[in-house]
Amino acid sequence: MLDVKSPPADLERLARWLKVLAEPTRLYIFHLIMEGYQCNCVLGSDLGIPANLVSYHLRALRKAGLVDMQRDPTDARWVYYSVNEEALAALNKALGGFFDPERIQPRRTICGPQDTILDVNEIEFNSGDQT
Amino acid sequence: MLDVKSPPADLERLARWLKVLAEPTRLYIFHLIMEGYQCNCVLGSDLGIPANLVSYHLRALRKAGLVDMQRDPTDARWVYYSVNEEALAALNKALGGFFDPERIQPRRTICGPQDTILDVNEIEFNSGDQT
DNA sequence: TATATACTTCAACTATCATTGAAGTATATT
DNA sequence: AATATACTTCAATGATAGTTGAAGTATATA
Repeated sequence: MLDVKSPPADLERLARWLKVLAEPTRLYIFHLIMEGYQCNCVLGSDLGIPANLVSYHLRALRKAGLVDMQRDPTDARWVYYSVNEEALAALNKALGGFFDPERIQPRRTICGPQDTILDVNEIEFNSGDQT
Repeated sequence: MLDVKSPPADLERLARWLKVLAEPTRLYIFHLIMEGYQCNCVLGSDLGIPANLVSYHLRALRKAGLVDMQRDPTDARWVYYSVNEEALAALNKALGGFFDPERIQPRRTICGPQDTILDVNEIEFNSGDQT
């Protein structure tokens, strides 16, 4: 028996991760880091945005624990960013758990007209006009 | 050979999905729908928020294609929401593809001091102070 | 026909957050 | 010591989007 009323403890953490990654520019930055483009300057020039904005987004990713930073050992002015693999694994686990199709339950009969004993499979679906 | 410069076509779509789901209240609503709580009233009472706000979030989820709506066949006042399983499958595929750890590449040597021939495995990592 | 229910839409407010330009920090080079 | 480079921090702006309360729509019941 599932306890649905209590919000999952992971839900808030997942929402935080999603929020950080939901920003298109930031998602693209994360993508570039995964692909091996990891210094501030290249990220900025590749995206066509000022360096300080890249810093801003990188900081958000770092605060979320998704990326790490390292300074160049020979020239400490250069900073390289990399994906935190543990965080990525945790993220994947959280995503896979939350969006697991197996979790989908048939509608609970706690709302709707009382005399409606429904057969879920017989209800016609319509996606709505989406206006 | 990977073409990294071109932003993936899926990236924008993924960002849209993430943005819709990144809102904690909305994520919780989506969770409740997966668990079988699918009418507006229950969602609202369970979350302790007004019905119109639930409508607002449900509309966002519907516009993103993540949920469908259906009216009660015997009493058309009641509306039930359900997860669009095709969209969920597509979402899972997109997430799995994008956050695949296998995609992580070592740093490209197009930035940094020119004389730095680096061995990626020897660079010390530090997560930053995260302030 | 009048009232109640379930839900949606609307307009206004508010808060959050991405963006911008300038100033600041740290390191390296001349 | 002075300048340049790589990057970060700061303050201010602007846009997006969640929240609220009231009005509106559609269906059902008395």
